[in-house]
This record gives sequence, structure tokens and C-alpha cells, in this order.
Amino acid sequence: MKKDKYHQILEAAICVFARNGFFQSTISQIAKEAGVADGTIYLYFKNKDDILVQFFSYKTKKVFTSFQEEVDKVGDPKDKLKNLIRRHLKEFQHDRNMAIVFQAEIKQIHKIEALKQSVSNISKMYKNIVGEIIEKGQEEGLMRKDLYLGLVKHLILGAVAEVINTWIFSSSDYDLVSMADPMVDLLLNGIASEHAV
Amino acid sequence: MKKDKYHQILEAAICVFARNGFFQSTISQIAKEAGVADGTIYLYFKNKDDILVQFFSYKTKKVFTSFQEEVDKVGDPKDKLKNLIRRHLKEFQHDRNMAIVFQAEIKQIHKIEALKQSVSNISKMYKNIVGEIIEKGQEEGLMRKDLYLGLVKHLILGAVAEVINTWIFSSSDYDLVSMADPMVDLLLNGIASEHAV
Amino acid sequence: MKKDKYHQILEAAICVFARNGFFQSTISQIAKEAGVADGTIYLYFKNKDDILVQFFSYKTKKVFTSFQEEVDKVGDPKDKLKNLIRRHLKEFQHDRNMAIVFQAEIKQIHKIEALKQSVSNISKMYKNIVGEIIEKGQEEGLMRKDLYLGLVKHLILGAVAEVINTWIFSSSDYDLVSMADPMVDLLLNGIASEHAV
Amino acid sequence: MKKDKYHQILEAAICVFARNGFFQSTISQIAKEAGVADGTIYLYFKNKDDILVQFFSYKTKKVFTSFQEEVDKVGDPKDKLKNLIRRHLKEFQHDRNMAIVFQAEIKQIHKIEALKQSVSNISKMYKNIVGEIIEKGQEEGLMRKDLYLGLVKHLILGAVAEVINTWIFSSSDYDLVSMADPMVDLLLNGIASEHAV
DNA sequence: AATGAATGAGCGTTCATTCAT
DNA sequence: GATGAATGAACGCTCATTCAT
Repeated sequence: MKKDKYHQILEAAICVFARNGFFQSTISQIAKEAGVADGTIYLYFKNKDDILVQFFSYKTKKVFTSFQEEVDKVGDPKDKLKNLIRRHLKEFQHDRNMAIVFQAEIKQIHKIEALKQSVSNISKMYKNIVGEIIEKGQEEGLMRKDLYLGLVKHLILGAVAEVINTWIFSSSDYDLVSMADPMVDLLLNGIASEHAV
Repeated sequence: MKKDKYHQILEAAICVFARNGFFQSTISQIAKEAGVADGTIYLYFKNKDDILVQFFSYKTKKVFTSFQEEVDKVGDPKDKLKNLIRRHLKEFQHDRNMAIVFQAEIKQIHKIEALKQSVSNISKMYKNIVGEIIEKGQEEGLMRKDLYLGLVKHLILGAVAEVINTWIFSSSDYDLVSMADPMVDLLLNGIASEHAV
Repeated sequence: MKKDKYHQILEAAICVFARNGFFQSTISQIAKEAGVADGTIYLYFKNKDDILVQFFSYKTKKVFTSFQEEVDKVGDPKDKLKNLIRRHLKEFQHDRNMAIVFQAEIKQIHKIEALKQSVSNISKMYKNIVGEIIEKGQEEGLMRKDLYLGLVKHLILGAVAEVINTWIFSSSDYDLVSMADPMVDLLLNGIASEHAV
Repeated sequence: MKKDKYHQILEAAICVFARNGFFQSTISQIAKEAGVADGTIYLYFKNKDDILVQFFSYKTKKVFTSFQEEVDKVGDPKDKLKNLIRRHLKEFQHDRNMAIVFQAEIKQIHKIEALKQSVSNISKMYKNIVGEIIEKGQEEGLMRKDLYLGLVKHLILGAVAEVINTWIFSSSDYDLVSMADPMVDLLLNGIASEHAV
């Protein structure tokens, strides 16, 4: 019934990284968490860095495929945005360790040579999805034409990331997904009262 | 003419931290950058962690005082928000190393016992400022009453943080401050076209 | 058509040892070279050291038998010496890996408990053969009576070893055996010009 | 009264290398022998390999200068040869650890990238000294003209090396230097009886 | 007999921290 | 105060050896 060792170690590693941070985690801790010997880790990963590389390439692919699927499910750009954010929150809520590593380590990681590439791609991919949604929304007259697109992407990604962050650092016992709809409302309509603008 | 050693070391440290990340930086590197001996650092800081503790308590105080001042300069809540964000971007653009350490290390740092407190405080302080602005806006009828306040705080902090992030990891030669006004516009009015809502 | 596994492994090991040195070689490398699994090696050898033990006891026996045979083929002590050296160079030229391991590892090897004995025996056996030749030469009046026998043995063994060494560390593409005759001439007659002594 | 740490460590290392061989020696052993902490070694040497590199470049220079001096002291080529060998044996007898490392490790060492150069130079330098002596001897009519010079060099170096080797692996309590004169006699006059040639 | 995944002791090396000068 | 040589604990990683299949 056991998963294969590769994933067993990968998950243990992510768990330990989530707890201590990548640089503060030791191979011994990971091995212990995974229930294997230290040396065993090196049968599946080239070195400590490689664990993170593998994690990012594996999870990123998996998560972004699910994002894209969710976006493609509906036609309306506003629904697309809603689905994207809901899925984003859902995936991260579902795998808290992944969420922590994604949020907390990703800023550090570009210092690891082997990860430079993949990290910058994660943001880019996400922002591409968002970008397409916005552009479609503009074409359909549902979204403002006078948007600085780059900024909108930052706004959305940043907002979601911060919500996840807060959830992570709190006791994580409230429902993250339930924040999707109010967030989309905020993003679409802003915080100003209608007659005030 | 030299600054006192304390600040000399502190700035050297931030520079090194910005370059390599906290855990990847060594006391030797900092000492070299500061032009002092390794041991000298321990005359001014209890240990390596303490450098970061000092940095955060010092910078946080300084920066947030400046934020508060900027917010207090004007009366209109929308202007307050604009001033806050403009100042935020300005300060971080002005001290890139600080920006990098704030953005990149802060997620890691709560794993350092001595920093747990200060880090969570930084977010809290920032969100308090934002919260007060929003509440004043609501009182004055300038902002929607049906806002989930916590979410709005995340939205604003997250958006600004993401903009700064992108700036840091890019070649950094564009003007960060100029993004303040369009960002406030976005936050206030959202991305949906008016008649579409 | 394959040789039995024992010799297959033994030869692979010598090849790897020749390339990397004993301590720098790993069981994995040997297994790979031999085309067997790591574990298989332990079916034929007690441990890594044992591979060298087996090699030395096997090769030493084989080589020295051939030396003795060659020496016994002729009656004249000078011819015996010539035959010995010629055979020595021939055997080592023929099996370069063996030559390298013999020359390069033998000095290290007495640090391996199990090999202490065999190594000192190799030199001893060789010197015994030489000793007998010299003594016979002296009896027959062909060699000087005033020789310090121990020294003569060193002289001969050392000279041959050094010639082999040089050959090993060069590109090994010249003929080693052709050096036998001039070497015997040198050993017999010395380097001084006749009338000069 | 203490020598500086650099030489203290270097000598301790050579002592340990002599005892266990380079690859079987650990930094901990060396540190213990030198009476310093493990880390201290890395203040003076780049890494374990570097200890050997330093040793060879230091000792080789020192020893060969002394060889050349000794050779230059006298004019007669035969005396030169005698002086060279006597000095060689003397130096190696005087510093047994050096002798062991020179004899035993040198064959292994060309596998260490940083040492490839220096090792091949040692033999070359020695053989150059010998070569010059022989050539001078030939010019002066003291040595045979029909010598294969390369072979003579091997003969001499090999013979001396083997004598040292035997001394090292024996209980080492006999006088090495006293073998110089008989050895030179052997080299000059050979082992054949005069009337027999 | 043969495999090769798994082990874990042991190594080289780094680096925060101390302290004699 | 300032130094930087010295420390030694702790880490990442290797590899001889074992053993279930």
C-alpha cells in the first residue's frame, strides 16, 4: 500500500521544508520523516537541491494543469477568474505543506542555480493564464479597456498569494476557498462605493 | 566621516543577505563587506540572527513611521491610500537591498525564534494602517460598506508586495513609484467595466 | 564462452584499480566493469580487500612460476638473468593493468592487514630467484665474489621496476622487452669504461 | 618554541600519511597528530589533497637543491654520483616519514589532478641530474660511450629507490648511507667478474 | 546463483562563535 | 574597542556491505 519511495521521500521533504525552511532542513530530518536511511535519499535525488527542483517541476506541472482545466471549464471571463482563484485556493488549502513551500521558499530559491529557471516560470505561467482571461474580458466588453495589464496580473496574483500567506501563518483552520468569491468581487468592482467614483 | 560601526555592519549585512539570502550568507562575508574583522560583529550583535532582528526592528520602525506620516498628511481616505502606496514603493525603490530582504527573507524568518514576533508585527502594522484608512473611507461614504475588511487588507498589501517583487527580480531599472496611481485606481474601481457589473 | 564470473570480476577489478587506484575504486565501478550486480561480487570475494588479496596470490603464483620456468630453461647464470628480466618485462608488457596494480598499489597495500604477508613475499620470492642466479654465477666464476648480495638483488629488482614504471606512465607504446638485453649488459658490466676503473 | 602551525600540520600529515597511506588517512587523524582542531587545517590548506601538493612542492624543492649542491661540490663524475646517492640515502634516512610518503604515495598520486604535474617532475629532475653526471663522465672518458642513457637513469634511480624501500619496510635500524659506496661500485663496475666478460 | 535497493557509519568540509592578544 | 586564529559541532554526501526477492 506504500507509495513508491520517490514520492514518499518527496513528501517527507516538503513536510520538513515546510516546517523548517529549506536551508534549515537536514537530510537526516528528511530521511527520518520519510522512514528511510539518509543514504536512500541519494538513490532518488541527486542532492539536497535536487529534491526542491523535482518538487517544483512536479507540482508546478500538476497544479497548473489543474488551473488551466478549471479556467477552460467555463466561457465567461469573470467565471474563468473565479474558477482560477477558487481552484488556486483549493489546491493550496488541500496541500498545506506544498503551500508553505511554494509561498515561503520560492523567494529564496532563485539563489539555487538549478531552480532559477523553474521559479521565474511559475510566476510567468500564472500571469499568462490571468492575462488571457483579462484580454478575453476586454474583448467581450466585460472588463475595462484602460487597464495596465501587467499591473492587473500583479494585483491578482499578489492578492491571492497574500490571502494564502495569512492562512498559512494563522492556525489554518478557516476555509480558504470561501474567500474566492468575495475576492473576485473585490477585484472586479474595487473598494470604492459606486457613486463615489 | 564614517557612519558608526553598528550601521556600517548592519548595512553590509543587508547587502550580503540581499545577494545570497540569510542562511546562505556567512559572518565572514558580512565582515568583509563591512570592512571589519569577523569578531567585531559580535561586539555589536549578539549573533547572526540578531543582525536580522536588529534590522527588522530598526527598519520597520523607520519605514512605518514614514508611512504613517505620509498617510496623516492628507485627509481624504483615497489620498491616504494613494500616499501610503506611493511612499511604500518609494522607500523600497530607494533601498533595494532592504526591499529584497523584506520581500525574500520575511517568509523564512518566522522560523527564527527571535524574529517570530517582529515579522508578524510588520504585516499587522501595515494592515492596521490600511484598515484605518478603509474604515474612514467607509464612514465618509467613499468606500463600499459591504467589504470584507480582512480581505481588502490582503488585497492591498499583496498587490503592492507583488509589484515590488517583480521589480526586484527584473533588471530593476523602471520606476516603481509611477505604478502607485494606476494601482490605486485599480484597487478603488476594480477591473470590470462600469456598465458590465 | 564467457570466463567464469570469478575471473571476470577479478579482471574487471584490476582494470578499475589500474585506472583509479585501489582506494579510489568502488565496488560499483568494478561491478559495472564486470557486467554484474554489486552484490554478486560478494559471492566470490569476502570483501573489497579480498579482491586484491586474491589477485596477488593468483597472479604472483602464476607469474613467478613462469619466471622460474624461464630461469630453469638455461644453464648459464648470465642467460638465466637475461631470461628472467626478459620474461619479467614480457609479462608486464602483456598485461598492462596487472603491471600498474603491481607497481602502483603494492607500496600501499601492506597497510591492508590481509595483504601484509603476501606483499613482502612477492619481493622476497623475486629476490630469491635473483639470489640463486647470482650465487650460481659466483660459483662458476662468472660473477664477482666481492658482491654484497642483498644490494645486488635490490639493484636488479629496482632497475627492472623503474623501467616498467616509466613505461606505464608514458604512453606505453614502445617495446619493453627490447630493453632486457641492454639492461643485463649494464647490470653485468656497469657504466664505467673498462680502462677507467 | 613551537614551529608555525603550517609546518606543524604538514609534518603531522606526513606522519599520518606514512602510517596509513594518503587515502586511508583522515583529517581528524592529522588534526589530532598536529594537536589542532579539524577546522584549523583548513586555515592553512585548501583541502586534503592540497596538503600533499604542498608537501611535494616544498620537500621536492628542498631535497633537490641539496642534491644539486652535493653534486656540485666535487668535479669527478664518479664522485658526483657517489655524492648524489649518499645524499639521497642520507636525506631519506634522516626523514623516514618523508621517505615513506615519497616512495609509497608517489605512485598513487598522479591520480590526484593537482599533483599530476609535480610528480612527473620529481622523476624528471632526478634523472636530469643523473643524466648530466653520466654525460660528463662520458666526455671525460670515465664512462662507457655505448650507454643507453635513458636506461642508465632508470637503473640508478630504480636501484636507490629499491634500497630505500627495503629499508623502509624492514625494522629500519641499519645504516642506509653505508650502502652508498658499494652501490656506486656496483653501478660502475657491474656484477660480472672482470675476466669473465 | 544473482540482483540491486537499502543501509548507516564515516568522511571532508564549513562556519558561527570565542578569546587571547 | 578590534582583531582574526582557532575551535568543533554539524552537515551533505559516499560507499562497502547486507539481504529480501
